[in-house]
Amino acid sequence: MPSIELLNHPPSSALTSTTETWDGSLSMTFAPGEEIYGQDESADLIYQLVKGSIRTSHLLPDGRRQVGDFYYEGDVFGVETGPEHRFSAEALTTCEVLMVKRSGSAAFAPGRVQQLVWAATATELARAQVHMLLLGRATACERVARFLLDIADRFREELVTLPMSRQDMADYLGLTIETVSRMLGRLQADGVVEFAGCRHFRIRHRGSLKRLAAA
Amino acid sequence: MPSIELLNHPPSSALTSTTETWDGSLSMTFAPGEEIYGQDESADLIYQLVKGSIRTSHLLPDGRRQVGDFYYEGDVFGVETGPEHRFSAEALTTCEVLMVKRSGSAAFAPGRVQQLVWAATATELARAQVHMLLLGRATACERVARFLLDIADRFREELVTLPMSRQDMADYLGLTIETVSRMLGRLQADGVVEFAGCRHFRIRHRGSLKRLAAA
DNA sequence: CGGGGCCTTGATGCTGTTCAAATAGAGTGG
DNA sequence: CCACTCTATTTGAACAGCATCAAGGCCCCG
Repeated sequence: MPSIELLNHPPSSALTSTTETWDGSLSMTFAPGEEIYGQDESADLIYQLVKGSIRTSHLLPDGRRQVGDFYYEGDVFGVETGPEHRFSAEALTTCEVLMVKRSGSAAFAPGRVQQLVWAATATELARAQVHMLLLGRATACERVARFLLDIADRFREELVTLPMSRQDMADYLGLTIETVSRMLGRLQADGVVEFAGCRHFRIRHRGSLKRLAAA
Repeated sequence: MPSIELLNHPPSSALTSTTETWDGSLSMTFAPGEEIYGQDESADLIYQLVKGSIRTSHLLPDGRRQVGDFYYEGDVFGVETGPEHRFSAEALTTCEVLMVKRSGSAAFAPGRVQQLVWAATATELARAQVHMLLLGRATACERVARFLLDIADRFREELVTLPMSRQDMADYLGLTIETVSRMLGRLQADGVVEFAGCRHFRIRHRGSLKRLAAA
């Protein structure tokens, strides 16, 4: 059950760069695989991830799925351009999430929430544009290389943990799981990265990886 | 040479839904092919198309190009998430463009320009998300079908004029010109659309086209 | 009427998909 | 802690869709 709390959020991510405290927010915990909000549900809340990882995804009528993005500790998600969510959000790991109502104050009153929504929307747009370039004009190898670079840059740790499945990666990159797996295998065979189990890897030659990521 | 004028803009598009007059804006005319702003230039202006069509595009170091979007009469373009343009903008036809400074007033002062930038950013995000779905999970046939539907819905005329080249379409759809051409040919052969020269077409079976666009 | 760019069409090849099977890994209960 | 099971991942082989390469045709404009 959610309980109403006043919480300070953790150091915000470079992407969202929010500096406000979320007064009057609701905190909730989600189990892996659990849905945080659904596609086509009304989008009246915005969310911040205190702990854990989530993905947003859009399901087409025939079952094809596009993963919109992955969000990690500190990230803001759930901002939408219309009254309903175009993407759904699901927890990848156990997640702690702050939620705050977006409506209730007139659009563009100079309030904290509005500033937050604005910043998050701009961030979303930037991410969507980069993602568009990836999906439109990159080879399978480039997509996978850039994915590994992005996530490594996000966590800045020697040994990076992938919170998502191969299927999630594939649906994010616009590829199949087999192709993703093959590219990862090739990168490892070439000594560019090294996997310790399918969910943990380290970069061995960042230069090579960057070159393969091209762009 | 540009001259400073006070202009009322034409009825705004459904997408941007701006209702303000652009007081203090600059009006400029561009010839087909001319660049309106360049990739990596500083993004201090926002633009509205009074007349004509433009495309935005991003060039990768190796020459691959991704067209971000096409904009038509009434559309707002040029909003960016960072200080520099990620995409460049080029005139497809002879264009008349209004330009207004975005900086100079504090972010989120409740002014007209800020509201405009906000609305335009939200619109951009929505378009980018739809574009992402197209590039990530659609077949060549679906991409082309949706493109024709979109442009036909935008102009709402029996006979639609395509202001862009096949190369522009291909770079927008993440395909090659040959594939675009073949798909158009197939759609015409199937009686779904009918072309009158390569830049003009009409839809003959909207239902079929929608079914092919799938999504 | 002629030139040149854009577009279409055809033949071939490659990248990534599909289908299928083997293996690894995570979770569970003994 | 180990054995078992179930799912996720990897790997292999054949295939398909789209790209590439190469002509040929159309159309626009002088």
